[in-house]
Amino acid sequence: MESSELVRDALAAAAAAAGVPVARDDVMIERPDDPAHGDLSCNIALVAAKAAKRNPRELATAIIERLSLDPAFVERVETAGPGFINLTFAHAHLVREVREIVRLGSSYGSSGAGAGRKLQVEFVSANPTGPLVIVSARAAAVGAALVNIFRKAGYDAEAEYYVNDAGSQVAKLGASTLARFRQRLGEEAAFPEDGYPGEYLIEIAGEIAEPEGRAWLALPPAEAVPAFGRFALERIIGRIKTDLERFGVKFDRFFHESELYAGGGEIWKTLEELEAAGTVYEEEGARWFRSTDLGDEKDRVLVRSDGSPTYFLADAAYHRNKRARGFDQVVDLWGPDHHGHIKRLVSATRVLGAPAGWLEVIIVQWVRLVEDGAVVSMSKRGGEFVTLGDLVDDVGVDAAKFFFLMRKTSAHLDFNLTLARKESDENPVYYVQYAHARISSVTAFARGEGVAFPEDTSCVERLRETEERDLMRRLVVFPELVRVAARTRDPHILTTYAQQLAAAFHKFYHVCRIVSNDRSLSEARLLLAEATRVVLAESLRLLGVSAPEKM
RNA sequence: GCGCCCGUAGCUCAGCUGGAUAGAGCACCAGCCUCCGGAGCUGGGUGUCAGAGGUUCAAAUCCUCUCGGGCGCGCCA
Repeated sequence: MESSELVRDALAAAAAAAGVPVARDDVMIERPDDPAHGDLSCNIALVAAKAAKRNPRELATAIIERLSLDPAFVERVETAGPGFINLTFAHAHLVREVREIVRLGSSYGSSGAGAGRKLQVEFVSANPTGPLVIVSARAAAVGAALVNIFRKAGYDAEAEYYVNDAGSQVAKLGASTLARFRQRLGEEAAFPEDGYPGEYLIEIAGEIAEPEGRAWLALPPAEAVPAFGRFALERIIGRIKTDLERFGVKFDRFFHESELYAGGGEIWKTLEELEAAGTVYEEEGARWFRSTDLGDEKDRVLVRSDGSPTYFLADAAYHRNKRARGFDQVVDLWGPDHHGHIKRLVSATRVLGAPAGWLEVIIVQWVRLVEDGAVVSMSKRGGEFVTLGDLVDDVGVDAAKFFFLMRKTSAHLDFNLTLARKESDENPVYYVQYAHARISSVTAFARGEGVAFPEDTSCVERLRETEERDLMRRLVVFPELVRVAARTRDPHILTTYAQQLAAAFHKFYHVCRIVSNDRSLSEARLLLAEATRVVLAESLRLLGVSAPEKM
């Protein structure tokens, strides 16, 4: 069991023995940053004080008197401040953990917290009508990190991209591409009012073989437009996949909206189920979903008066399909412009039989690119955008991902391009990677000096300097942090952690010379460095960032 | 107008379920390599936590209102 859980149980038991009633869920175990507050800190006495109508410091003392903990685990327990109970790990405990990290390697921090629950993370899912823009790039970084974190926390997690390859935007895309193709042939072709004006469609129109394109033009418009649309769609999806691959983001599946129309037509099956539940009515020739019954602001159209299904019905069918595939839970990452769609879709999944909480929607907030202190305009005239590909060309994959993950997913992000480009200590991603490279380098140096990882790791016992202890207490937080990141569905705490861990290592390195004449001390420090390398590498891996051995 | 998110140091942001003296990085200044990677380390100081009330032993955190910013409110996706 995790150390904080052990302590929580012991404290709850001691409180009970002292006749202090307190709900276990109210008992909070913190990991104070300040070592003066111990390695673990608990508010149990403060929480219990109210109900017991007693002074919290007195209660804390009473609880401590009845507290039973292995002295090889916790060596000191004291009351502090208004009534906190602060606990300090025994040196032996930290030593045991460091040896464990070295022994386990990259599996350190893995847990069964998710109990193998089948969980799907759907992200990016940008319309294939143009290249991926920055907010999609952020979603890609967050989604990929979440999948890694979920897997490490014991979930059976899958990454999925929903490709909207049906519906009206494909027609628009087709009309736009058709116009670009005509223009290429030197014809006067008016560009559609609501078309996609980006340069990329000119390029794509240029990729159409001329005889083929002319043959499409000869078709009646009802066939010509979809022909151009399909071509453009395929090319754009290809580019999106290439960009994502370059970004190091892998999907287990690309689910195409068109699949919902194929075969028996899951779309219509979904409509039937909603109707059977009595949540659909007809008005002005359209079919509406009574989402107001479930807290939405207004009812939503499922089928237009011309008989075509809306995006919303397709989305409901898509989520019904996810349920049928047996996911215990699904997490969707959406852009901030889709915020208003959460209620209606959650309502629809509930009507279709999903339990409360089955669908979780996380809004990935906007990103502003900032260069030399000024906001970079994301949308230049003519519909050109800064794309994922542009960003990767500019700052590189590692910096892009790390910066996207430095902030809470739900918070707006100012992406500092000037800082991200720098290959120096000012840039947090280099700072962390440098620590990893330094450890790799020192390990190689040590080997040259005849110092290697010893078979018997009991020498770790000798690490008693302040900087060594600070580093150790940081290392042992990692497993808990992975679970917190999984629970809160937010990778950003790991980004912060990696920076703190790197800082603790640099301090240790500066003060404690690793390779010295003292053989067993050298080995002990080498093992501590290795434990740090393992945890840094694993943190970076979860974030999707590389952990280089040389820079 | 209605709804959601946000407002913490000069800048970008942490602050976990309400807890201890509100913390980092950047920027600025001054130091530290005969020694394992100086892409590093050590010092130096800044806050009406947007404002006003309220709840609480305890509020940046919860509630109400005000101000300021972002987004949404389509038979588009």
